[in-house]
Amino acid sequence: MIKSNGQARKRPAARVTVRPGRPKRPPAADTEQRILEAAHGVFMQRGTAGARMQEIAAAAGVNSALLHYYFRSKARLSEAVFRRAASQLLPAVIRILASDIDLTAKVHAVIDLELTHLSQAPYLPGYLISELTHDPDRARHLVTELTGLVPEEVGRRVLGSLRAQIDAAVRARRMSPLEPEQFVVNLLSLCIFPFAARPMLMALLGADQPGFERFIEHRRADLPSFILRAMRP
Amino acid sequence: MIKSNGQARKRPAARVTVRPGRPKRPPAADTEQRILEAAHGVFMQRGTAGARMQEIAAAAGVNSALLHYYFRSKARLSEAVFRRAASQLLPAVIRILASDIDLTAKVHAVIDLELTHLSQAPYLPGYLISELTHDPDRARHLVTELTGLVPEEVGRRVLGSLRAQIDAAVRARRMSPLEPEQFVVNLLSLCIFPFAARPMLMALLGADQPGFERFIEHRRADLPSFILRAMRP
DNA sequence: GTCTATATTGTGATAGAC
DNA sequence: GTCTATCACAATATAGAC
Repeated sequence: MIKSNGQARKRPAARVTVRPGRPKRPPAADTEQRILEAAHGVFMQRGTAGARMQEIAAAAGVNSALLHYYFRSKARLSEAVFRRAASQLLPAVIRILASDIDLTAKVHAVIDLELTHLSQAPYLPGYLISELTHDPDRARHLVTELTGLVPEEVGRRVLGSLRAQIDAAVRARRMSPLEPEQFVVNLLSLCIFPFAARPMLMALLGADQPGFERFIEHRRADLPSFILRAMRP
Repeated sequence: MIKSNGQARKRPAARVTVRPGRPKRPPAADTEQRILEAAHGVFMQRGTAGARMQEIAAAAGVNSALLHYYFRSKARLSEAVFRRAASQLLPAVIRILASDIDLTAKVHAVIDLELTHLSQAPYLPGYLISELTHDPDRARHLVTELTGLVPEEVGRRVLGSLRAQIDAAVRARRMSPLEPEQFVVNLLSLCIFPFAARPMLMALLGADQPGFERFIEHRRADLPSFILRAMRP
């Protein structure tokens, strides 16, 4: 059986032809963007496998044929959404961790960035974890794309920078020994997990939506001192 | 349009008729169990929406019609798998947290239980987070079923017990103040997140499968003292 | 660029023989 | 209980008019 898949029509190049003689419906120069945003919402909630092109089209206010016109297939559309979503936070966090500000400042900066951003996009962690759980190989490609480095290299740089800081602090007796891998994972766990497990936590703690938001604000205040205490000698 | 859905044939009652006169293929008295285990594996990796009945049937070594014979529909099968998966850890953790052993012992017990169990079932957190993200309402029902209590009540009991212990420790100047909600979430975050985000972490840290396992064993040693330091005054 | 059909699978579910 | 068809429909994808 032939898989009709010669690299066919690619994403249209010039769609800036405005020529003011057609008063049908403003040809919506931003259609692609609208579709992408609608797709973002739907994929985020339902996951790639659970999402329906029809629902995305409806959310974008267009016909589902247009989705294929712009993105060729569901797989490509979901890929576009996934990259956009993944690039929202990861690069910024890596940049902080690899920078040369001091350890305490890194802790504060990461907590602040994560909690602020995730409060506005609470579905993000659940979506990313879901996608990566069901297709783990994507992770390597992803890290490579976002940083322009192979994963091993990313790890070495970030962890190397942190190890130097930790070792110095330990020698100065300002900190107890801790592998940089464990430090990073502790920090990310404490920031991200509450959002990833939000539905479960809300049920477990008996919280509603505003209750959860209060919980996060409380967390923003508590987390830095919690982590810094844990790092003391 | 009529939805042909009168509560039809329910799960067969007596399938213990062994009568030794049929040497075809041992009538496999455990077929239902085999199906459930195959389904567990497939749902775990692909998620409910991404799983295919055909793949489950193949994994169980039977025809896909048998899946419907035993479980009636994909929805029911996935529900059975979901409950089984969810009941693996949550009740035991709640029991520890609500028990009357002292706080330090609770920290040790939860860490040990989680890391030991999740090392054997590393997909579990990703699966549960994925399912609950895509269908958040399930969470409330789930907590109710597992504990026999409404969520609000569960929260009150567990958190009440913890708050008393924390308050006592704070008054004795053996601990810094901390809301019981934050305590529980910190504990669970540090244990569960590494497994939930495993693909991403492996890429980020440049680790392979055995590398990840070593990382977790290292964590088992480090986590208790990390958390206990964070709790000190 | 955008729409209305329509083609083409994929996939859950049922009927009925053994 | 288990299998071999087969149904019915949902969902992606394409053709072609405007």
